[in-house]
Amino acid sequence: MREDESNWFPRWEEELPSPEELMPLSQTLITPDLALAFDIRNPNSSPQQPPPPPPPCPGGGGPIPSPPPSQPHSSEFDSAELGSGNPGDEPARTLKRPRLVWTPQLHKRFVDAVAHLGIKNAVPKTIMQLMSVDGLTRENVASHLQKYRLYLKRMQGLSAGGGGGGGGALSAADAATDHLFASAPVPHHFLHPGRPATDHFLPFVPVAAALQHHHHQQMAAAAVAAAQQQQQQQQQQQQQYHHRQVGQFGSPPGGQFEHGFLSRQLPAQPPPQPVHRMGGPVSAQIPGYVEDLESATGGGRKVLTLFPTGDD
DNA sequence: ACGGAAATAT
DNA sequence: GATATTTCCG
Repeated sequence: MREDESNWFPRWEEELPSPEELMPLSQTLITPDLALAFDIRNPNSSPQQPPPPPPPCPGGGGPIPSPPPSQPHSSEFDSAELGSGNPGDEPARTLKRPRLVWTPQLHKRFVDAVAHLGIKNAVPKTIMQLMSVDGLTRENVASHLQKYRLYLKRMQGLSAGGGGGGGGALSAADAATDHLFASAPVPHHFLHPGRPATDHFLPFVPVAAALQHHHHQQMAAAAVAAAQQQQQQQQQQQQQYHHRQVGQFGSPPGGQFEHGFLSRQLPAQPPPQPVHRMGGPVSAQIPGYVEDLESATGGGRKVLTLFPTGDD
């Protein structure tokens, strides 16, 4: 009963994507431009704000982020502005997409996806589809996957070649070396090859996502998740990076916005979400309500020592 | 066209 | 220097 790999596949759909479990999983990393281009905004907000005048350029020096590789638009040449005077809101192909910030939660999702897919099926495309993260591209996943693999390999060599130790040599090493990867619990089966570990799939732990924000005019990263049952927080310790974040809802509805962080998804009534390009089997994108907890780390920001991994 | 690894850019 | 993006090769 260990080599029944062909058994899990037909059933994987039944096991994993529980509508309820998947719900909290939906992440929305829509780029502001994309959302703007599609004229979609926060469904959560009441429709009291019609299409607001798109703000020109934020502070001269703010490279507008980016459009997805898809360009369903019509004209490539944009010589004329839009009605309300929009200098460059039309996503040109020359725009590069901002750096994607892999927040611990996002990475967690990545790891979960990989864990569920299995190492052998953990390919960028599949992972990307399973993650169902808007704005995430195959390139992003591929790149991250590459790093992730190296991380796993590194650990493997460490625990195996380490020799003497025999257990307990990876907690310290990983945490000190790879910050982000350490945040997400690495499935054990990942470390040992030859073990499909088809057994129980870890239920996507709905950990509320947190937002990182800089104290400057940067963009806010979006990470949303809902905590339905119990959330085990064991990875929040370092969430303050000094990097640029990907834009999220940069455009305030009408000009009224709080700080620049967070996002709220619609709790019910999934209106339009046409922002999709591929129809995967796992494309069950159900928007879940969000819980914006910005400083989840707040509590005891310092979670030294290791946490009992007896969760799964 | 997809996947992986290296190189490059920020 | 680290991390993510981009490019090249299989």
